[in-house]
Formats: sequence, C-alpha cells, structure tokens
Amino acid sequence: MKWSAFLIPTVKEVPADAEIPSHQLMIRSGMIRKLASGTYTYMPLGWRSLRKAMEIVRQEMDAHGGLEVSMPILQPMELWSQTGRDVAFEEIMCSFKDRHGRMNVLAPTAEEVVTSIAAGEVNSYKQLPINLYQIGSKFRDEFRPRFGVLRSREFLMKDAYSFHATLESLDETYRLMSKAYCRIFDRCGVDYVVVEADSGAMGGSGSQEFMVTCSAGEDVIVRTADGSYGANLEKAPVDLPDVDKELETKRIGVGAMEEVSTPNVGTIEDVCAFLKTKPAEMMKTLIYANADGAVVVAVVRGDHELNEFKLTPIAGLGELELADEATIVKVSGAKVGFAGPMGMAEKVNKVVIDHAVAAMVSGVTGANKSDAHVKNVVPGRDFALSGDKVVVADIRNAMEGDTYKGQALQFSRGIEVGHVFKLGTKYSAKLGAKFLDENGAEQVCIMGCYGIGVNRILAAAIEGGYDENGIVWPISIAPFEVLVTSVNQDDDAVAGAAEKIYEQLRAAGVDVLLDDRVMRGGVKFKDADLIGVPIRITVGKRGVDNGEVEIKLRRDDRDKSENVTIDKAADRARELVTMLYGELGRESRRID
RNA sequence: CGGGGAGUGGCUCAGCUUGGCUAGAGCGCUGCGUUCGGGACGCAGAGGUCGCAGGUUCAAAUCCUGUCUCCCCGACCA
Repeated sequence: MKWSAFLIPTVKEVPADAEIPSHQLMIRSGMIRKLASGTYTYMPLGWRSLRKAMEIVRQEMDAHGGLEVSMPILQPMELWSQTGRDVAFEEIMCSFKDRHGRMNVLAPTAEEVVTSIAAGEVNSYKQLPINLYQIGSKFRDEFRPRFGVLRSREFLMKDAYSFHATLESLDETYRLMSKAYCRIFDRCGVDYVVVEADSGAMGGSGSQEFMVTCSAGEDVIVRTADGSYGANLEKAPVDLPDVDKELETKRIGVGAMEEVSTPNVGTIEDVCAFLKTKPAEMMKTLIYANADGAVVVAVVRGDHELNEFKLTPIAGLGELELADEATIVKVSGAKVGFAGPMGMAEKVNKVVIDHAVAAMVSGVTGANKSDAHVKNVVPGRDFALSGDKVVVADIRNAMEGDTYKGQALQFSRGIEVGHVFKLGTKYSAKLGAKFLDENGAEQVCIMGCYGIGVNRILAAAIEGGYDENGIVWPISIAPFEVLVTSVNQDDDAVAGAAEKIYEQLRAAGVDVLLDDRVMRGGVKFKDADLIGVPIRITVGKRGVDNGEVEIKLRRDDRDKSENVTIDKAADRARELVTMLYGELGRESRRID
C-alpha cells in the first residue's frame, strides 16, 4: 500500500472528548472517527488492525474446535421472553417495533439464537459436543459509553457457544477455549491475567475473565502476592478475621448499649467525626429488597464496602436492590442513615452479617431511631448472630490489607477482553435444546459460552504500548508490518530505492506501507511514530548516495537504527518481522 | 435516570459577563515562492451565520424559553 493512495487522517491536536491514551491515539492516528456517542467508524488504518485481530481470533477458534457461523443481529424480542432475559437485559437492549408491530432487538449477545438453533438441529448425543462461534457486531445501549472503543454501544464481539452431553465434556471444551484464549492474547501481544469472575446476567456455574492490566480499566483485579490466585473484585474472597481468644472476655467487659443523639449525622464519616470514633469501629446496616418486597438486612463494618455479588446468592431471594426510602423507614423506624441490626431478625426476611462484624468486640451503629446512634453494641448480645433468618458470611469487597489463603491481596485495574462461562442448562432447558443419550433417554444440552471483545484487544494493546510520540504496536495487530519512508520523494534515486524495497517486500508477502508522499521529513517521521508500524525503513538522500538505508524498530530509540545496503534492506526487514512474531506468545501461562 | 459542563469554518478554541461596525485566532486545506532527515516560512486564497426552534429588542453568537446533541461525575458507597 502506498500512503499517497491511502487515507490516514492523522491529527496533531488531541480531540476534546478523548480521555485515555488509547482513545486519543486511535483518533490521532486516523484509525477511528466517532459518529455518535459510543459508535465509531473504523477508518482504513483501524480496520486493518481490527481485521488482523479478528483473523487471529478466527484461526485459534478454528484450531480449537470452533465452527464459524453468522447469526442474525436482528432478533425477535419473543425469543428473549422465552428465557426471561427480555427483563434482565431490558435497559441495555436496543429494541424497536417493526411495521407489523413486533418488537425486535439488535443482538446484545446470542445465547437465545444459538440455543434455538441447537434445539432444532441437535437431536442425538452423537452430534455432541459442538461449538459454534461468530464474529460480529453487538449492540448494548450502555448507561454511559466511554473511553472510545472500550465501552461503546456498538462493538465487535467474538461469541462462541458450546453444547454438551456431559459435564466432563463441558469441562474439556471450557479448558480448550481457555487455552485458545491464551494463544489469542499471546499472539495479539497483550499482557493479560486470568481471574475468577462473577457470571452476572449470563448465569451459570463457573466463569473466568481475561483481563489486560491497565490503569484505565473499569474492573478491579485482585491477586494474591504469590500470583497463585486472581479474581475480579466482584468475586474476590477474603480470609476470615483472626480468631480473638479473648473475644468473649472482652465483650463481657463492655457496658450496656448507650444511645447518643446524632442529629442529622447519617453517614459513617459524619458519625465518626461527631462521636470521635473510627469507621472500623462502626457497623453499617444496609437494607435491601427484592421485587416481591422481601427485605434483606446486610451488616458490614464501617470501613468496608458491601459486595452485592456476594450478598445476592447468600440471601437467596433473587435479585436485590437497595430498598427505597419508604421501606427503610418502615423497617428501621427511622429516616435513612440511622438503621442498626438490633431486632432486625424478627422484622425482615433475612439478616446477613459479615464475618468482620461478627468478630467485633463492640461497635457503634444506628439506633433505628431518627437522629440517634448507639454505642457499645455487642454482636451476639445486642443482635443475633445465628437463627433461622440470620447468616454470618463473607459479603464485603476485599480491600487493601486483606489476605486470601494467608497471602496479601494486591489490587490493579484491568480491561476485560475475554470471558468464558459454564452456562449449564439455563438456556437449553428453557428453549428446549434436548437430545437423546445412548440409552434413548431425553437429556438437556449442557452449555458453555465464550466471548472476546475484539475492539478491546486493540485498545488494550495501545494502552500497553505507546509513548509520547504515538502507538507502539505488537506486529501481529499493527496495521502494517513494515513502513518504508521515502524522506526525499522528489529525488528520483531516493524514490526509486524506496519503491524497490517496497516491491521486494510486497513480493515476499510482507505487509508493507510506502510513505511516498511529497512532504518534509519531519512530518513523515511524526506520522510514522504516531501510527506505530513496528519496523521502519528510512530511505533518504544522504544514505542512498552511499547505497544505504536505515532500519529501526518503532520501539527502539532513534540512535539504535542500523544501516544496511539497499539490496539487503528487504531481507533484513523480513528477519525483523520473523523476530517480532517470534517474540509473541512465547510465555506459557498456566490455566486450570 | 440525577448532577455539572459544552455546542461558534474540517480540528482545537476565543468572543457571550456589560447585545451594536465586514464573527476572530491557531492548526488543517488550495495556489505561488523560499525551504527540505524530526510536525518550516512568506505571500495570496477558500471555508462558518454562531446546534435547532421560538421569544425580547431598532438591533442577538451574546439576553429569555423550549428542544436536540456531545462530554464529565454519579447512578445500589449507605
């Protein structure tokens, strides 16, 4: 490809609405342009990179048992009603009514469609297992699109769905997919970690996320110091508090509960300031309700955060939401901010107390009376720690200083680029994906599903590879492998040498871009750095006069360029191409 | 959805408080010349009716109302 015939609209100024490096650089390098909030055009350069990422995904899926298909983006709402996900996804689905009055949705994902295919076409255990995948646009009406291509309303996803006769078969495919994912991300040159995850709206039993660590990431990754365990914060467990042998003795020494007036002092911070205590000596009482009006009271230490992903299954009352003001007033007998755990077990459907609270000698909490708190509240004495409706459990977020399996927990941020789930029979049962087993008995297919955010691979690669001058691409997903810059395009000898090297590389199957624009060198070098092609051949008058050109890697400093003769330039570049590909994916990563 | 901010040439922004001459700058773009290995310089140009709709006024980019769009913060941090 010749630059003069290509469209690479680079810009010097940083667009006002781009905040993170990958977003800024994708716009500045002319890869993408925004059409509307959360929707982007991939310009020729960006599309080349995206296609390369797609192709790596495709190759590895094909190599690991995937069968590529193309399912409709346009789906009937009716299908979603059958699994109840018309409600679960309601707020995030792009939907519209067609001229016949039917509701349609633009695919946010495709479990329903693929399962209905399996329901129709899979009849026998002999057809199983099977793993169907596609790479295509998905639509989610995000609450808040942001960070460019990282959280957009339309995005490119590789989604795969496997069907099995047995759990063992599912496990096998799940492992195979994890392996394929490792190869994909290795080949794409992104630095990732695999963590335990919550399966969220997908449902199912097991799930792992592939996260690219990056400060702009929206998820928090928790890892043990020895690296043996990692999880999304949503899921990350914490060790139980140390057992204090003196606990009971200390509690006996605590005086009776004492009510103190705290007018309009509702938040933990305010109460601490008012009563001169610390958050760690307080108990936060949160009141939740489900759609049927069942009420759950959760109690965590004042310095801890409740984790709803942990609370929900323990409460066992379905989806929970923080109760509205009226419910809080009714349950606690006080305005918002003054609830306490005392006497709650008798009033609500469930009381869930965090381990850390159960281990407190005593604490301060709301008095269940407006404008009042109580001191000297002793767990077990002043509110129950056991009983029909009471559970003590891990319901809080891990935080700095916590341990798991005795290992200190470390926190970092990450971008979710891949997610694998064991779905079980949630969809197959509802949509009738059944088969006959060896004994002629009808069974429901067991399913797995496996997603990759293809756009996110690009953004993540940039977040992990850029400098003050622009992008530093891994060669596998760079828009071009080699850039030949003709510094003096108006000089026939220079232009001729550059063209010759370009043609040699093309003939050798190298993906090469020739900057044949008649422009000043400085502009060309700046553009070259910006678009980040990994191998650069600089052809200029001062070298050509000596029969030489310069070759350097984008990631190396300017002074590390090497001079080679014009004749050998293409061969040397090919060696470097091979070397750079060889560097990708050499690290083996262990996946369970 | 709640709070905040912003919509002015292709891009980044000034002007608006205290309405008033042909609406400005930088970048980009076109032409000519000088330059020419790290985003050159000079000269000459093209390009906006100030998001949209209404209103106030002799007069509106500027004030008022409505509306649309975009961005930021939050949205189940008590």
